[in-house]
Amino acid sequence: MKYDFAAIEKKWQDIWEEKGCFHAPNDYSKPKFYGLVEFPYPSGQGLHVGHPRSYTALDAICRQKRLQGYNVLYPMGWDAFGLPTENYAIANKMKPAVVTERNVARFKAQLQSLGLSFDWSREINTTDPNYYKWTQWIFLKFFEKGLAYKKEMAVNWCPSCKVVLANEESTGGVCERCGAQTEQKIKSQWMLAITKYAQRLIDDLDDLDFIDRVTIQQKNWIGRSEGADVRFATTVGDILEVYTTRPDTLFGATYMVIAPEHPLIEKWAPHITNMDALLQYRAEAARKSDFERTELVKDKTGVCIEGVRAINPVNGTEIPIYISDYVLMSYGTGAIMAVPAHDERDYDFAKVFDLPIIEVVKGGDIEKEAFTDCETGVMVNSGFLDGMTVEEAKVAIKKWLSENGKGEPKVNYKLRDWIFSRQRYWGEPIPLVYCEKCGWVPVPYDQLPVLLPDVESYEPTDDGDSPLANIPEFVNTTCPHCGGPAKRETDTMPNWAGSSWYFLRYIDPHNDTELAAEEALKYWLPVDWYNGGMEHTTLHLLYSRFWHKFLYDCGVVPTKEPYQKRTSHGMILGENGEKMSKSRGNVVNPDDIIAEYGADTMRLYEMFIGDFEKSAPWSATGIKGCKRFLERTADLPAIMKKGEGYSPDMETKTHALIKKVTYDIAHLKGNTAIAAIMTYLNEIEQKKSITEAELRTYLILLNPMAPHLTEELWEQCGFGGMVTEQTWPTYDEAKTIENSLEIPVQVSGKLRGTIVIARGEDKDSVLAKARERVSSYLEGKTVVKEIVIPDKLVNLVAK
RNA sequence: GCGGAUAUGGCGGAAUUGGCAGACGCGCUAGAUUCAGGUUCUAGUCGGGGCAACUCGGUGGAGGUUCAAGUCCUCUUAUCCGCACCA
Repeated sequence: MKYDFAAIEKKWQDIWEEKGCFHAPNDYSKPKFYGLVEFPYPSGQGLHVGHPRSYTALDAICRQKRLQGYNVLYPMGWDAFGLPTENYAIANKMKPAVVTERNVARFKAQLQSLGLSFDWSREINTTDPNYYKWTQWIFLKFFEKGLAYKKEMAVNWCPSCKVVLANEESTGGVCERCGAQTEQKIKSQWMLAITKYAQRLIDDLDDLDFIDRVTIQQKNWIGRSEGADVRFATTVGDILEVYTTRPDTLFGATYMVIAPEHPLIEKWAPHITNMDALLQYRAEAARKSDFERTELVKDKTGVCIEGVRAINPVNGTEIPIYISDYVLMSYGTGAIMAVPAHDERDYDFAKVFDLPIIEVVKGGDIEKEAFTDCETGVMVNSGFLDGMTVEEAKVAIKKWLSENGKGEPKVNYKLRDWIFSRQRYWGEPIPLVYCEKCGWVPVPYDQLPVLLPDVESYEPTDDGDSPLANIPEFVNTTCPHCGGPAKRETDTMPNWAGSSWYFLRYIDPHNDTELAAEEALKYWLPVDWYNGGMEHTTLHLLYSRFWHKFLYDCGVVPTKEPYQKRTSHGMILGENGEKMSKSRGNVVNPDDIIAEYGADTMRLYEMFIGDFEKSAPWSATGIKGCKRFLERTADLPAIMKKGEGYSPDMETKTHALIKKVTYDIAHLKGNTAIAAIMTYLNEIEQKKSITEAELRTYLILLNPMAPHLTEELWEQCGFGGMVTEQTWPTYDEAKTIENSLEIPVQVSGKLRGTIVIARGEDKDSVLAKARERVSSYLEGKTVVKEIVIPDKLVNLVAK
């Protein structure tokens, strides 16, 4: 029989909304569960079927948790600042706020049609002044604590978007948004000192329940390395300091390299005899984009600095100094000691420039290649280090460096401070004022928010200034400190700002005196389960951990970490196995699917499609199986025996089903949970009857995945109340296993038959049955070993 | 180059601790229902051999450990993702 999903789904969505079934009360007496999914950027395209995968999986978990008696917070909102909206608004001569409002309405309607159990009373929007007031408030805290600072620096400039990009937004020298080649440009930027938190961001991962690949990626991104700073004297008196992770190879340093931009070049100018060549090389290097610089990895280039030489502190040897773009000014000290025998890059460079290669760790063949192994080598040609292992040598040389004032142990990180300025309109204004007399002055807290001015023209300028710079009534203000004339900062924040703390605002979204009330934060934090895309691992997820730690240090939040558990979903691909995209023409719109099959079928299919962590292609036929399953489920009330408990022949199966579904939903294994319910349904259909107790259990177990139909059938059966108000069924472990078991019998490891035994039947009896069953295979052979795994298997090893 | 993952029928995928490989679903085949298409129902569906009971082979490839390996170990291949001159 068909069921009228359209009518049913609308009906129950209205009832849930009307009754506020999914509102999370601030009832601090109950155990809490805070489930979170990444709030979307409301783009003009609307949702595609990939979005709901994460939402439905967590929705099932949250619905299960509610039935298990938890006070569940499952909120949703909009990360609505951002370039696409601004670009669209400019192109269509609209205001970004209007475009945002329209897109949000579309997204919300789509999400609601899926029957997700979000607490819409806590909906937030990062572009709402009542929200970004607190984003600005947090920024001022950073400024107050000296963690927000302005810095002149080369930034990645996208000539197409006309905007400065974070390093993370221009990977490979290509703009993440539009794909254009980025250029280097010098600008004064606001920075956030995330590097101050580098060590804690690594250390505190240990106490969290993040999936391994997230933990590993974050650690790699932060890129901690241990080594030493080493000070080399030079022939002109200045000290040249380098960072190395291999201080043990110091005796093998045969030359030095400094970054082309290194300031010592200016300082040494009077002594340098080939300044022109150096400056020319520097100019060439500056012209290269990051992309070109990494493209030419194999071909080492550089110029020797004539007139200055370095002196190796361990043996007094004079060695030449080069400039080369393979050394980056932005890491370590912008200078290295080169040990060609034991570093591949130095080896390549030494070959090009015909520099000496001295072996100081024995174990490889330095005629052929650099020997970089730290595990097996033994020190040679290294004075007092000779004969030591690499590890021993590292300890010894660090001690020597410290004692002789030539250096000290040092830890470095690849992580860099976060470029926080954007020269764009559609973002949070940075709440600072520049006064000629007082410098940068924060806007007083009680004057927040600094509102984005409501203007007609906000197109980006060609020179890289924010559109806000063209609006005198915004720019010109008075200094909060001295009252004199002053100018507002016109840069806005990146769109990572609003998402760095949004999970806090859900906890107390309408509070206008605090970011969120302390009591509420204490109850709800941390987020118990946060699911989101892997693409946010090194950006949003790391940024928000950083902000949270900072707020913890300020005493604003009670936990060191924001998220206790982090999982990540696989993508839903197009039917051709490729990533869904407009250009590939393989996008599936959830509206169409819901119209044709209904939200319950859609939800069920998204969870049935496969391993949650892996990507899976959409299948237009696959979804039909889920539809059929629900249609067959809809027929169950017709064969129900009212008033009866679990029937004897289904008791074990029912208990086992409860166990499996309970476990599977809570572990993101929707696919096997649904498969188990399908198997159960097949059994019921064979019998052509289901008892009331069995149907009640069945409907509750299915409810987290197919909430509308289960409510409808519950009502149809007259069970009273709503499924949403029931208690999750419990199972008796002893009743989950059949008393009579069919177990395999193997002869020498090969399956030769099965026998039926009683659960817990004694070994001798089982063996006798087994021998009997496989007697034909044992003829003429001797059983040399009998293996009996109780209730599992018998294996007779015969010769 | 470094780091991470993945590899099981025609397809998506099961196999919680080493214990009957292929659950569940799709698709396909045959039959029934239907004027027909769709729907629904019944049976079958890893490959080779056999009318059949049965039998041999089988989880990217090669070895190994074990009574027993998709699962553990060593080597190897392919694909995907992230980072990439970070000293």
